[in-house]
Amino acid sequence: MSDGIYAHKVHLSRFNLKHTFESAQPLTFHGDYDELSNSLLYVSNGRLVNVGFFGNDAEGDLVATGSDPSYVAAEIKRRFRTDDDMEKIYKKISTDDYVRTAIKNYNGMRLTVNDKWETTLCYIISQFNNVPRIRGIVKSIMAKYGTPIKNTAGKTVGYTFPESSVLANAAVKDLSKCGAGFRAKYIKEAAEFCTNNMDLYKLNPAKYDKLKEQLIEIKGVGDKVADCIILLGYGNLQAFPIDVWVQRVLQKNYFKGRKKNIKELHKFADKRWGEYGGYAQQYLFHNGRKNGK
DNA sequence: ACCCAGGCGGGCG
DNA sequence: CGCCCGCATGGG
Repeated sequence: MSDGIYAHKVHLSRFNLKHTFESAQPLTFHGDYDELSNSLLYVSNGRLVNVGFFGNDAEGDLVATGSDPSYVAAEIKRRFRTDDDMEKIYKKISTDDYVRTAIKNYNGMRLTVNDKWETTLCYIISQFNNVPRIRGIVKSIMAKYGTPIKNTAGKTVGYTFPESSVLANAAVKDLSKCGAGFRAKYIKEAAEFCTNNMDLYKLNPAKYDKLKEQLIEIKGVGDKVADCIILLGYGNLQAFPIDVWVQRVLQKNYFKGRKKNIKELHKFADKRWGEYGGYAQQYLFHNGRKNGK
């Protein structure tokens, strides 16, 4: 359904679009995946992008079409981290049977790199929430505050993600009506802060500790959400977001079911998976959420 | 009906 | 510091 006229193709191994889409990353919350055609439609930087994967379970051609030829190739490369050496990463994080099983179950699941403000908002909304509802809220906010993207027939096929300055001027009551509930005031405050006090696009992605410290200054952003932003917005693989699923997986499989606080778990993960913690976390999280209880 | 969700801020000890 | 509680809402 894309009106794109330019196609870009890249051959990849260890890539699975379905697992990537379903693993609660920002694209999960606003992209539209079609199982039959194994393709994903989403909006990036105000442009419509259509990505299809043609091949077997984890090897084939990633084909992207979009309305802007100069944009598509770079978009795919950045978004799906196509330059990541997955063999090397899998080797690094395969410290035990749990990780190896998770990799086998979700072979080819990639981390994505997303717009920094978009990522911030998505994970502020994610707190004390579930994936279907997060998606509903994000889509509702985009439809209300984003700019419609129309095809050549004039039909709206998607919405841009609203800038922080737009949401800074939104009414808390209206944000709440999008389903945000108690998070509505966090959204507005974060939007104001990121418009007036902190430029997310000027923070240094490489300085993990400093970056996290800065992100936590945003109201509604704590330890976990900051790690999500660092991992999926800044692309720093050192981040290891610990949510209820990851906590459960770690306690059950690495601490004989004993309760561990977030700090202890961070120390454990950092020592075990270090610079590739973000990838380890994504496999622990997704495997836990899909197969755990 | 009941429980829970990719947590966080605030208050208290 | 650490611990504990409330929080809007709707899917399963």
